[in-house]
Amino acid sequence: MAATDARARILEAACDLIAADGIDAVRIARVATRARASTSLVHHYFSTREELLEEALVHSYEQVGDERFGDDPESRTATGALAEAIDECLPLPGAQERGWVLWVELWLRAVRSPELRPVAVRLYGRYSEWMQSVIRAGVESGEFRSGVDTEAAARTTMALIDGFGVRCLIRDPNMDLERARSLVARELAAELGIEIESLVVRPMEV
Amino acid sequence: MAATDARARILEAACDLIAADGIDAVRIARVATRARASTSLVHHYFSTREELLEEALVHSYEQVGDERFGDDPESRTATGALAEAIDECLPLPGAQERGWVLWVELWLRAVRSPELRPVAVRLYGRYSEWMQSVIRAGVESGEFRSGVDTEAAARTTMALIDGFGVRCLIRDPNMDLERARSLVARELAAELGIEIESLVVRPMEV
DNA sequence: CGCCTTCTTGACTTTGTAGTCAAGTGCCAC
DNA sequence: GTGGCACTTGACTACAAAGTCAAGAAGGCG
Repeated sequence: MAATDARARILEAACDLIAADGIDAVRIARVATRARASTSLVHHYFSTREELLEEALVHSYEQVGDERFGDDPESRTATGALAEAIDECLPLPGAQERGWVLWVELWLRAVRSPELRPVAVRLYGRYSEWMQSVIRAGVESGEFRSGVDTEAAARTTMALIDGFGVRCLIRDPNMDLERARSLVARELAAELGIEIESLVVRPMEV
Repeated sequence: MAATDARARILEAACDLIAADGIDAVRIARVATRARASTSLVHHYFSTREELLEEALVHSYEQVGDERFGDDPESRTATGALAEAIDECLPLPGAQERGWVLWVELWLRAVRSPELRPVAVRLYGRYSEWMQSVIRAGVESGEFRSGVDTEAAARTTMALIDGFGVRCLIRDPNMDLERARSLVARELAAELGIEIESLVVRPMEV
């Protein structure tokens, strides 16, 4: 029905604007315009701006999580799946950069709003589970050396991705996406006992 | 004289509020109150809010940089200096957490405001130089194994610190400061050919 | 048909805040 | 002293944006 349709449009518009301009810069009037609705309609569905933004944020993070950690790998090999995983987590232009920006925004707000921390922590939990499962698959299939501490490997990989990813995000000339990828791959290859080339040969999907 | 004094007070107040509440939440009236001045006085020194915030930000980042990368290590040994360096870069409660929050705020804004990117990049440059110099000192003194790729070691260390640090910042129950420290130390110890214990024995300064 | 509910609107009110203005105060130079 | 200059103030204006309200479509159901 048209009802829920308008509501969904408003929420979607709010998410777009949050990612584009930052939460604080989101104006109800702009959300309304983008959702082809009046400001009153926005207020009909969400009594306050705060309420709208809160729901939009949660919606955004679910979406970011699903995008990144949801889909199955295309590769048949665990090594290929791992290479895909790394690429999916770096701030490639487009949807992934958008996801990254929301992610950073969440870090920042979680510091100041304790009620947001569980959202961030949950997202890290999904991230970690997913990364561990990719690595575990390779250990079980025998592609990676046996005895790998899956949890530790995943944790380090995530930290490296986050650390290098941020530098890509700010367009640090000393750190572009290719470099971030190969640096993460190097550490991981050493840890898993595979050749670094097997992780970085593919062209980067943009 | 009293003139520059008031101006400095205003700038300092603005920095405090930026760190505490985020840039967008900073109100001129609040800055004025905190600096024991009138809003008109704020406008006397800074014609627009934008101008005030811009100057306050630059001031903040210089300060964060100086605090973190400025002072000489207390330890005589390179290993001790490195341990200190790691601790200084993690978001310990107090001044360092404040610095971290500003840092994250900068990441976020640099994405959207290209003119801020050089500020962020410069800060990373200082960070990198400083970290490299600590490591290089240890290589030269013979404490660390020879042939260490100083730049690579510094780069990885920074990425790990940033990656783990963020998780400490959001109070992820799976990542506290002690753990972040020991994980960074483990990687670094392996890379530099020293014992991990030599990097983590000291109690954490809080 | 005609009523009732849900969705939708435009016009209005209120509030918080950036920025202006004209006047006042103290201090230094001459 | 007095004229001028840098600093400081309170009162005011202008404006943007959140939120209210009463009334108007649209659509199902007796």
